[in-house]
Parts: sequence; C-alpha cells; structure tokens
Amino acid sequence: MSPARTDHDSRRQDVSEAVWQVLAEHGFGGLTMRAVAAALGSSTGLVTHYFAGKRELIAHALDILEVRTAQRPRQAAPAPGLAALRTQMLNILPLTPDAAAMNRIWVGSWDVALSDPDLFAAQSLRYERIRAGLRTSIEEAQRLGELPDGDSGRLATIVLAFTHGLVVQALFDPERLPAPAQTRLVDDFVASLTRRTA
Amino acid sequence: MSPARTDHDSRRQDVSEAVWQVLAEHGFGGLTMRAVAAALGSSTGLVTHYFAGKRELIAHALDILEVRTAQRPRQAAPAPGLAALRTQMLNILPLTPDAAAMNRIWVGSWDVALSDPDLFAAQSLRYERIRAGLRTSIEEAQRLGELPDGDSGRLATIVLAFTHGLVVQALFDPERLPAPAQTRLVDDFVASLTRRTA
DNA sequence: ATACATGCCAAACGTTTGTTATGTACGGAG
DNA sequence: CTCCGTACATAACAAACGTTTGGCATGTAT
Repeated sequence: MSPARTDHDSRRQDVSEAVWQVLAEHGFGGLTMRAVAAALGSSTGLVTHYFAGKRELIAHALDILEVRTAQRPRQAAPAPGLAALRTQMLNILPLTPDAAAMNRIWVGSWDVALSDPDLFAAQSLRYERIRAGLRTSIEEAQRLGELPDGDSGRLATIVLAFTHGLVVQALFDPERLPAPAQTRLVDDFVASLTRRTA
Repeated sequence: MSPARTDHDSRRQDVSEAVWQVLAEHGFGGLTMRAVAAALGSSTGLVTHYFAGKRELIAHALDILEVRTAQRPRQAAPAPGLAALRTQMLNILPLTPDAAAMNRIWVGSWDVALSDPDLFAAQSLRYERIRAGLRTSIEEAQRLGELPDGDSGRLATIVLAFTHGLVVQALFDPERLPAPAQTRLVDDFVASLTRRTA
C-alpha cells in the first residue's frame, strides 16, 4: 500500500528550496518549471511529480513565505509592550542576507498577487494577521503607558506601513540602508510614536 | 526627408496608453507584445514599430510611471512646509481610481525591477528623487518650526517608507482603507512627527 | 513622375512555456 | 516470484512568446 523508498515530504522540501532559490534570484517573472528543475539539478518531471502545476508552485511559494516569516530565527522580545513591538519590526526588516532574500520574494509577490483574485485574498489575510500581531504589542504598550492611548488598529496600520515601506527602500538601496541604518530609522520612528502631545 | 503623415509622438502615446492599460489589469507578469497590440486593436508590428522590443516597453512603462507621478492632477500645496509635505503624501496615495491604477503598476514594477540590474538602478534613482522632493518640504517645515530639527534626509526616508507601505496596504485592502481612512492615517502620522519630546 | 522613407499589417520564424504521455527502475505487498 | 504503486527521466506536445521579414500602402522630396 505504501512503497516509500524516498521520504516524500523531505523531497518535496527540496523542490520547495529550489523554488525559493529561483525566486530570490529572478523573481516571480523568472519562475518557470524548468528553472526550478535546473536549480534542483533534475527534470521537470520531478517538479510536476510533487507540484501539480505552476499555480500550485506559486501558491506554495507564498505559503513558504508565511511559514518562514513565522519560523525564521528571530530575536525574542526582550520585554512586553514597546520593546516587543520594536523587535517585531526588526524581525521583518532585511537585516540579514536570508531576511533580504525573503523580503525580495515578498515584495516580488505583490505583482502576481494583485493580478490573481485567489492570491489577492490570501495576501490580504496574511497582512491582517501581521497587523493583529503588532496590535497586541501596541495594546500592551498602551497598558504600560509606553504609548499614548488611541485606536490600536490604526496604529498597527501605521507601524506596518512604515515597516513595509522601509523594506522596499532597503532592498533598492542596500548601501544607503545597511542593517544599522535600518535599526536607527526604526528607533527614530518608534521614538516619534512615544512623544506626548506638547 | 521627413514624410510624416501621422504624428509619430501622438501614436507612440497611444501605444503607451495601451501598455498602461495592460499593466493596470494584468501586471507585469501579463505584459506581452500581443496583449498590448490587442488592447490597442492593432497588430504586434505596430507595437514593435514604436518600441524596439519588450525591454524597451518595460523601461518606457517605468518612465511613464515617473512622468505621471509628476504630472498627475494633484492638489497644489496650500502652504509651504508641513502642509506641503502632507499634500505630497496625499498625492502619492491611491485616493482616486486613476491613482490606484498608477500605484498598482508601481508596486507591480518592483518584482521586475529587483531582477534587472538596469531597471534596478533606474528605480533607485527615482526614489532618490522622490525623497529629495519630500526633503525640501521637510526642511522648510523645520525652518518654520513646524517640525523638530533633525536629519532631514532620515526623516524623508521615514516619510516615504510610511507612504509606500500605506500604498501597499490600501491596494490589498481597499475596503478597509478608502480615501478618507488613508487621509486620516496620514494626518495621524504627520501629527506624530510634530509632537515635541516630553 | 520617379524615388524613397514612413506606417502598419500579416505572417512566419525559432524559442520558451506549461502540461502530458511514455518508459524504466525499484521497493514493498501478496 | 509476481504484482503494483511510487519515483523519477525522457521527450513529446500545443500554446504562447519575442522577434523578424515581406509587402502594401501613403505621404513627402526631387
């Protein structure tokens, strides 16, 4: 019933890795069955064996994106509240080569996601989830008096907007925005949130 | 020497318009010679007659992006300084259907721009120019005492980051972020910049 | 009137694409 | 040993792609 001379999941993971590699180098515009097969050193037959078609390949790529975002080696929050929020932001930014590759794919996914209704909905949900994560830290910070009271949802949107936008600029100008510069900008931004009204 | 029975520039503009239309609907992943020709109701021969190849088509699309960004019907700055900065930000955001289409193309261009060295460099320059524009307003605002002193370049980066990020969220969740909501977020953000240190 | 450059279509070219079919090797089940 | 389903390679396929070519207009220049 189950002749398994290779570990299916493990092999599928290999394909997944090849997809990642192709995307990081050539973007979604360069994602083809053959490119993935070449990156894997195999035939396209192997690729189709584990992923029915290109659509499934793309959908899976976006899944990896979320999984890696959640499981990447990230710094633990040193403290709840504002410090946690700052850490969450830093964990998103392209501060390391791996994180840069992830963000490059993330940003690249927007073109295809905006053109495909299914992917569009999936992406919208992902961002909603990210905002929810930020929001808990924001509300905790408000409870601790580290942030002024106000609509935590709106503030989460502002924080995510700033972070996303910084990702884009960092990707397009890595020399001007190396890791320390990004960190400094985050600190500047966070500081502007904590200031009280005059 | 110059038999011109049709206005070359005008016709080229028509092609340009067709490119725009295809991009707004299908993104850069759906930009093909035939799609452009179809949107124009002509043959692919016409397209190649005005643009040597696909690369030139893409490069031109990114040029339009900048031209339209500069020449779009935008609100005039009601006053120099902070008010001008706010207006600049609002002029970028997808507050109207036209502006939404432009931003959809803008965001979509990142995938291809990140994969092509030439386009990459061109995009980097564009963002540099946008930041320069923001910076003049920021410095004026600082001179007027509307903003606290500080590195105007870094502040411009922060402002552009926030604006870009808000564009992305608005595109992926237009129902949650209609024009008034976007305006409100900009005002919240600007307010956070003006607050003095406690 | 002749010559020539431009505008554009229609069609074809060779390549690349996603997908599917065929074949082989092989480990477990009976 | 005999099946049989899994794991691929090979290769074919039609469709779509970017690009090129040949030709027919139509206008200006001489």
